[in-house]
Amino acid sequence: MKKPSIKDVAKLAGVSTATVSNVFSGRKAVNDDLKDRVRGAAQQLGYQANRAASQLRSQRNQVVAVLVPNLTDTFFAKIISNLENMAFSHGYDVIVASSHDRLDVEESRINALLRWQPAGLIAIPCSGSIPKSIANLKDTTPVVMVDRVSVEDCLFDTVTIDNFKSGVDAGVFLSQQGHEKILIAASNLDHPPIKNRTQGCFETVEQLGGRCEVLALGSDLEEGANVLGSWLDNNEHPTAIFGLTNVTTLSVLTAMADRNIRVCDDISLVAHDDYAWMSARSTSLTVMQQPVDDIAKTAWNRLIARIESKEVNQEPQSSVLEAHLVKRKSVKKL
Amino acid sequence: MKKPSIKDVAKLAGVSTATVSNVFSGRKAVNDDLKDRVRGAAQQLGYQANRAASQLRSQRNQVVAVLVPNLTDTFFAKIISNLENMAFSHGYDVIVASSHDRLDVEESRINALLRWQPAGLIAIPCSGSIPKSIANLKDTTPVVMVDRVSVEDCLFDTVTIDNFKSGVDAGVFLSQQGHEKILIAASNLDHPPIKNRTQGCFETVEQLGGRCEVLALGSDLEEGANVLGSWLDNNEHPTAIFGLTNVTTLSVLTAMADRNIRVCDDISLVAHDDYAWMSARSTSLTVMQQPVDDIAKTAWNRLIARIESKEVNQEPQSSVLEAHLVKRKSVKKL
DNA sequence: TTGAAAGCGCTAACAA
DNA sequence: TTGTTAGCGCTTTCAA
Repeated sequence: MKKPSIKDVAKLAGVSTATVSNVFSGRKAVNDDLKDRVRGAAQQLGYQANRAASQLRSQRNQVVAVLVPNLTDTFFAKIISNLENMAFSHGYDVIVASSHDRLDVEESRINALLRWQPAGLIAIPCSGSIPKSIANLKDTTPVVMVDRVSVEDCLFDTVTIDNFKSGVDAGVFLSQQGHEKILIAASNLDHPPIKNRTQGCFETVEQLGGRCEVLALGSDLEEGANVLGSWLDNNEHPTAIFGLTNVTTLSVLTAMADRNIRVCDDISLVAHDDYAWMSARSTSLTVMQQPVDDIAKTAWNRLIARIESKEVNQEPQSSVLEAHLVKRKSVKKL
Repeated sequence: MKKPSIKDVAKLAGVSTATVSNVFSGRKAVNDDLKDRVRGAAQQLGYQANRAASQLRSQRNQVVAVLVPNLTDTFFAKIISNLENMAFSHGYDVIVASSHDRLDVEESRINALLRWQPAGLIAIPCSGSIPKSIANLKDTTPVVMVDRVSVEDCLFDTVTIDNFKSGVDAGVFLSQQGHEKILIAASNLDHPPIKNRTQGCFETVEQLGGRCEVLALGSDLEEGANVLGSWLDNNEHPTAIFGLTNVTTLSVLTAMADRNIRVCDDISLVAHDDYAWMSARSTSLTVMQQPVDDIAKTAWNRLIARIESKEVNQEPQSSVLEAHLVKRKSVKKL
């Protein structure tokens, strides 16, 4: 059964296709009785305007593309969910693609996204650098880069948090609680946010007279748990660990549980980012909480401003938000 | 700067637009040197085929629409992530929409999806019933319904797990471990999977001589924790709780932590679905694990079979998979 | 306020 | 193997 076209509706309603178009787009006034006739005919036929045709003809395309490293990380999922909401309420659709944290996939997924000729692109790249096919978009399509970006050398608008300060805040807090031997459980130091959190914490702790060690656990939970585990088996234990991502924190907890090391009592723990499960524990986790909703909102506002202003040559803007310390029960006062 | 069209590429490469089209679609053979010239020209101009135009002309549409109740639940996110992978490797793009668990949003999001004239739709509805705009698709667009569906009265292909059996298995296991007073922490009994899990567990436990109680905690973590909390404060404690979803399990853990009730030692716990955080605990959770990847794979295979066979009038098929008990440390042998 | 007709960028049928 | 040309369904002039 073929889908009805605008012609079918026009014929049934006894009007021209232009009128049908105007009824649905609202771009030109139409008499009320004609409107009713058109709506009735459309209803009867189950007519839905074909987006491809309308986009092709009007050269307007109410679509925004979103690229994330990964759909299953709740942090990214929340960003997407927020973007989807805002987009929808502005009349835009969202097309999502995930790079699965692989540079080659990223490149091809971006190209697939761009074939939609989206009005704009919001991208969280998997590495700190701008993918080539995004760089090409300069002067063509509005782009907002989020999270895993170095603010300094970015050609596009960026939305990030002050990750260095995040590290500093965690470092200051742990030092104040008397911790002088701290382990930073990082995922991948190539990611700018991770690098900056690490530096912020490291420099702060050393400045305040403590010692800080850094361990890169990668992005696989099991693997990270093993790496940390054998480190714990062969080194004097720190009094506190700073877990820089959801996965590293899970690796830390796994390695600790395997060795019957208790959170807080034996080793204190601060996590970066806040997930529901972190509070639903007898020893709830103290965290550096990112303002996820604000990040998404800021990114959307930047993008829509670019799209609507058409001022393609404005200087790129970088918006920097802040994470906040949420004190719970996983840090012991020494 | 306007995007280059197929004409620009054709002109630069000194060939016809048809040849350019054939180079990229691969639907007709093209000489190697011409191919190279075309590819070079495309590269130089940054050409990307316009989806809207090609879809409009060819009436083929390599897009699959996916509807989920919610993007931030890892269960749904994993399904989407899997679907995206498979779709991409088959040359399809995926457009995703979330109903945010609201029927009105669901209806309007579906309509937005359908305006793309997708080749097929994979939908996890937010209630157990089929949304009207999906029902209309019968005989028009291939549809696969997943998870929150009653298999019996569904007009479309379905992919679900045997949720009744899930409940039975959990009930048998808890009974075998000596538990005779069990609380089922459900989210919303209107959702067919929840209803079936509940029934399976309830009937089993009662049959085996135990007692079973059911509490609906809704889908909000805090609220659920409060409901359960005041129930715990006013009732004799069960020896075990069966948490039917991620969120209810988090509610259970929250309410227990607030009251210093220990998992396993004081009350045993079985969760439905398996999330990374459930293992990364000193008392790791025993769970009924859903075969998420298989669910996604099955749904994709069903859909692609429908799309490619065009046998629109085949009987709807229901694929029923099974959850499996993964024993960890949260259930005490009485 | 309405209709007729052109054309968006692409692909398919046909001709060369 | 390549080119020419018509037309997908819609929106946008322009004329009535």
